[in-house]
Amino acid sequence: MTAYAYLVDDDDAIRDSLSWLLESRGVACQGYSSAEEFLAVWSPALAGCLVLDIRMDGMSGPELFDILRERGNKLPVIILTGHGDVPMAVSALKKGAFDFVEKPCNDNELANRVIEALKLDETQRLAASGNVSVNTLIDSLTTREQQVMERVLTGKLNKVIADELRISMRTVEVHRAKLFEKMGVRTAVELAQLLAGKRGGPG
Amino acid sequence: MTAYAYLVDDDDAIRDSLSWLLESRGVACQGYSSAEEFLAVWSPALAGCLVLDIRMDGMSGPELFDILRERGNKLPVIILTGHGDVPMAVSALKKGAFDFVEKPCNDNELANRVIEALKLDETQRLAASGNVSVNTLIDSLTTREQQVMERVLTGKLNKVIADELRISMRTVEVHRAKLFEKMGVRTAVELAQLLAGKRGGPG
DNA sequence: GCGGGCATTGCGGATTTCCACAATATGCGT
DNA sequence: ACGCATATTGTGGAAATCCGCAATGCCCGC
Repeated sequence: MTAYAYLVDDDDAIRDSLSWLLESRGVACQGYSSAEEFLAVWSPALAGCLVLDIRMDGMSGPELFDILRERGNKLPVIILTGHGDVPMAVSALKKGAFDFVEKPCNDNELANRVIEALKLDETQRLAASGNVSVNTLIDSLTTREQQVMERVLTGKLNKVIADELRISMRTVEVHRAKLFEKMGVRTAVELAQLLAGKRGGPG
Repeated sequence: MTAYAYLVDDDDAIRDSLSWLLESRGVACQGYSSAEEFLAVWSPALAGCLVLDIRMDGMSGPELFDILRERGNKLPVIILTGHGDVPMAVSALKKGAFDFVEKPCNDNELANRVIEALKLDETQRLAASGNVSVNTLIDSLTTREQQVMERVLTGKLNKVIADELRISMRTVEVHRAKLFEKMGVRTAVELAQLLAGKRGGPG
């Protein structure tokens, strides 16, 4: 699937200017003038990144962000925010947005962030699909994380894992969250599917 | 892996008598005189069924049952119970035990239950390991169950699935529980692994 | 010594999952 | 008409998951 920078902003001038800037850096763009318009074409399989303005008529940027997040969006999201909306942008950051940029902004800085977001997306997609990269990902886990992962893959409850490894449940949660992050997954199902070709397992 | 009827009862006479009975019906048996003894050799990969007395010194039958259940035990469990312990046995039934039998009991009746439990275990193991049988399992699902399963496999939250299918979250839960039962799995991870050879998915 | 990574843990709160119990409606086969 | 399967929904409560915030300790490299 072709990777695009998806530009969602109801200000035509800004969107066009951004599009021009990014395409001059070799980045393919697609523009949408409203959150609703983008949501209608969004799918979990999209590749690239999302550049999302906070203030829009109709559905706002944060609202779109939340909806996409609930639906399992994996595109890195860069928030465009005015000076007064930084708290809102920080909130999105805390919810997993890739970054935020205040308007008006330095052109090169924004383009660089977009390119970096595209790279991140590519890396995550590669990790999700390539067995060789999966081995690399597994090797990047600490011993503890690997032990937790093995048990997550057998469907055990956190408290059972905690009991077996003689650690607290909170620690299991910490390792679990970290290993999901390193493996580029959000759920145990995804992890199981990622490792489906690894029948021997990491153990 | 060889399937056994695992007999856990601290009464030697009963255990031996049971063992004799079942082996005369062609069922391989292994006996344990305490819950602790059996727990020490238990593994999720055991095949067969468990015949478990309620009242034992040290760890009780229900205690063992709960521990095994938490650890993902799949063996069907038949509870042996005295006349006064029926409520305890019923409680285990509600937690997923296969059946309970009151002592003293009709020999053929107990043997029949054990044989049936062994068959169930075999069926479940076959379902969990054979791609042909997996197709059969998928075909046994209702349309709604299949729709829910597709979305469970993408890691979506129940409330997101409910939104997409325009039904209540409770209904998603109902379908989810039913499809897990039909597919012979207990968790979404197990389901994902079961379907790992079905890259096209049920959709 | 300092910083970073790793491992561990607790607390509190929010969200999600799970399910017993209960109920209604529809369609189909006997 | 009756029974069964399927689909749907609500209530309430328990358990599990998730994570921010905070903290400590150990090891290793600079």
